[in-house]
Amino acid sequence: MTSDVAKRRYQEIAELLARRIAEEGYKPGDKFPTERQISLELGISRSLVREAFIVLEIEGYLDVRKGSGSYVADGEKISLNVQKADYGPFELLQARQLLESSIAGFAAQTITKSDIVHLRETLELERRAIENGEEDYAADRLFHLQIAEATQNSVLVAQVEDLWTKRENSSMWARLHDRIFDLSYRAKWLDDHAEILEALRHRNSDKAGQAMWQHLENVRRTLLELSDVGDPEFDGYLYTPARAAP
Amino acid sequence: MTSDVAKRRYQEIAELLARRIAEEGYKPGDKFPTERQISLELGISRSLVREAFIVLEIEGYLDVRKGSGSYVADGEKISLNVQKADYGPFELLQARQLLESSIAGFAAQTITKSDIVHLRETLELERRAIENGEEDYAADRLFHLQIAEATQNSVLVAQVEDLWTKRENSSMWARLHDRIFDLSYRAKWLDDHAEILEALRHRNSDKAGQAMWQHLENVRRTLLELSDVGDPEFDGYLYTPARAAP
DNA sequence: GAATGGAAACTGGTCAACCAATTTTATAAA
DNA sequence: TTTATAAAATTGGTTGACCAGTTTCCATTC
Repeated sequence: MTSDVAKRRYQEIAELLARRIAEEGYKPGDKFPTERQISLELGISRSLVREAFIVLEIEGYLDVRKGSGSYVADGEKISLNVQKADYGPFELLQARQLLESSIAGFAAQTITKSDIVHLRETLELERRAIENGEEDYAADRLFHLQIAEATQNSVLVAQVEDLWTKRENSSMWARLHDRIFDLSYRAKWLDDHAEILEALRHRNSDKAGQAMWQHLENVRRTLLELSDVGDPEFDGYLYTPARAAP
Repeated sequence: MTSDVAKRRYQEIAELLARRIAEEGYKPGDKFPTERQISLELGISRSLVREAFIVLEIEGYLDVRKGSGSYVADGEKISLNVQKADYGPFELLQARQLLESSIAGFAAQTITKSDIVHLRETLELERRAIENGEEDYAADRLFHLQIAEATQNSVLVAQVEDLWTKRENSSMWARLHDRIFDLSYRAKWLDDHAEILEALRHRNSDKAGQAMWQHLENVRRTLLELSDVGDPEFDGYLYTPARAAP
């Protein structure tokens, strides 16, 4: 009884078009191809394209005007919680550093024994995946999500999920993905995760936050080497989360 | 040149049907009338009804199954990228404390003179709004967003925007809203904002992070008094962000 | 040459008919 | 009676044709 999601056709088309908006340099106000043009291009009926346009309109990408055409929506009135812009991996990692290190520090205060058992299991999953040379990073994702879940704050969980979704939609990340998962960095990251878990187990907020920060810093530096892109703004900014319980 | 929103037909129908779901006692799993039934009942074409169903499906109300029919959706498996869950104000404030205090600390390192000018203008807007007794909190929102923008990281801006959107969708927040904006707490929050800005101006990461944390802590405690709801999990957890530039 | 009017060529909006998957029903076999 | 099977009815899925606003452009007029 798994959720066999037979994705509806209009959704596939909507995602295709959303990706096109994000990746082909459309700016707010730009005219988007007409329903007829796209239906011809994709070899499907116009109704189907129309349904996809409705999705894009609801999500705030498009502004549909009868008799005139469809236009890429103003950035301002984009439905804020659904925007799927294509963020660069460094912006994403920076955001994850700030958010997830705070979360790790907080989670150290709220984590339960059961949470720790689950995290240990996830770490084992990761170890086996690396051993078997699997490219799957589901366990990696799960580890980070479980830490957020340990805070028992669903908003924080949603925020972390959102960052992973953005990562998966990032075209630049997709380009780096293969090279990263071909290499042996994953073993290093497994060590990082183990260190984070150890800090959480000891309920050491400071250390947990610092370990998470350092982990994402390691990922960032690896990415930096692979992409040969400088990041002067962020280099040399060292973070030392410190917490004091009263 | 106001935005004369000629509401699209499918939207009207979707709202009509959403109201029907809400008011006619439909429960999760209940079968909803078929597209044909509704098109006959309303005297419109089935395509139009179908488009409205798509809206309801996206918004998480309906579960459409080919060959079978449409059913009122389970509350749980809401489409993830469109989830409009109703978060409680304390979860939201907790998330904002963790995220925004980190952001404030980071922004202190990246902020420009121009950013500070803009923040000062926003503070002035706030002051005038309070003076005139306006209930509008747009300036409040803008202040927090501008700090996120000062990091020059669009992911962080999106995260903060997302939290405000969730707040606006929060029904419990809506219930508290009037009571909060009737009272004189806003002057206190203006002082908090001024203190944050001062720390940013001096590029003091530690102080900026702490000031932001304290500000949201003040809001949280005010909310706590107004709603008479205990929050034992989070009470007594004191945060002291500390950063050290190398 | 500039302003005006209107036809023609777009655009999205709506519709009814047909297609395909699912569910239900009827029937026959065990 | 129970079960298996297939046909029929019902559902959403898809299509092409036509309707109704907008824009474009050209002939007309001043």
